[in-house]
Amino acid sequence: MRDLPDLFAALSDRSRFAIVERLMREGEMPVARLREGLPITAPAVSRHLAVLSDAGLVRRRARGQQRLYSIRAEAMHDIHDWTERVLTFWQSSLDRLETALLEPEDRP
Amino acid sequence: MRDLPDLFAALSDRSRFAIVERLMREGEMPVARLREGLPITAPAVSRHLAVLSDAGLVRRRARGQQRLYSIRAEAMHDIHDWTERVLTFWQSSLDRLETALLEPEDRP
DNA sequence: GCATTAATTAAAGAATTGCTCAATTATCTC
DNA sequence: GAGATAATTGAGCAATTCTTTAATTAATGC
Repeated sequence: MRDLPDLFAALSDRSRFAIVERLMREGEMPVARLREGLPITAPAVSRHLAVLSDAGLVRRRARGQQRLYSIRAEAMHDIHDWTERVLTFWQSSLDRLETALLEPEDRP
Repeated sequence: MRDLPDLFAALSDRSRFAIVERLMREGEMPVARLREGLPITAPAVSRHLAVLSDAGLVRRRARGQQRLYSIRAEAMHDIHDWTERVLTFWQSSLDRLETALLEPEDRP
């Protein structure tokens, strides 16, 4: 199981989030094509990919001088499973009824 | 729908992640009790709670001089739904990607 | 009123992040 | 081998983040 705060940190940047969404929808692609959708330079993309790779969200393989990146779905499953786990627990908790009955929040 | 990168940023810090997990499992509680589980000062906890609140992950209400924090489950659902959506799409695209791998790649 | 408790805001500093341009490595083409 | 292409790494800088101590606001109890 990957480290969830690290996964969330990787997804907290808009460029990286866009990269992940794109890889999920369009599948494996080289760096240059990923870059097309982003308003940043190639080195910046490269560093974002390194962060995603370190977090375990993407894998990389070589094809000639290109580097093809693709999603590691297991990492996405880790997030999905965590939300499912805590939400299931939360729903089963009586405390939920307690808070649901109470009135709107304040802002002093 | 909340901003997903903002939600992920809120959960990327270990203290905040711990706060969210605790509120999910133990329900609403005041700041002082949340602080017990963390190796940081009260002002630091307060700031973390502000970040979580801004992201839409927690709500706050007053009880005397205490401030009780609880989870906004809708925010957790936003994350859950996103992972579900992209993972479902990703799974449905597997056949297409497999096919694509068998065909020669076109070179721009 | 005065002191205490709970929490937040203010101020300031160290560490991290994200970006750019320049340089480098590796691969492909001629 | 020379030159072009794809990607990464290095260096430097501005902005943001996380933390602490000190000060402040608000509610409680004597």
